[in-house]
Amino acid sequence: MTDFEQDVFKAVLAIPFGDVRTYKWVACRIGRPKAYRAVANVLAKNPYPLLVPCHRVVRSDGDYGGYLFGSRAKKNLIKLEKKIKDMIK
DNA sequence: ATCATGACTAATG
DNA sequence: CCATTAGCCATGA
Repeated sequence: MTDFEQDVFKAVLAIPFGDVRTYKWVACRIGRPKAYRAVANVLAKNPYPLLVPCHRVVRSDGDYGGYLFGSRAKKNLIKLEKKIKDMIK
């Protein structure tokens, strides 16, 4: 695994439950504001599917972006997490 | 070193 | 939602 991937996962893992961040946000987080595309690339190949909350990473334009199981599932997961979050609160 | 490939971004229809 | 245009970057061939 490359250093870049490590940084990406580290950033994604840091996203709190029920919260969402953009690819751009992750890119900035790892100190490469312009590598948002490469970030998406990493998640696309995601060596650890399901170990990383990649569903919490969405597009900057408000769209949900892609997902291993389809953007629909991604949307549902995000909604579900928010729901659970409110349920506890 | 060059080229193609994306779960991207921003702007425009 | 779709499509295009241009810019962007790590990765693998």
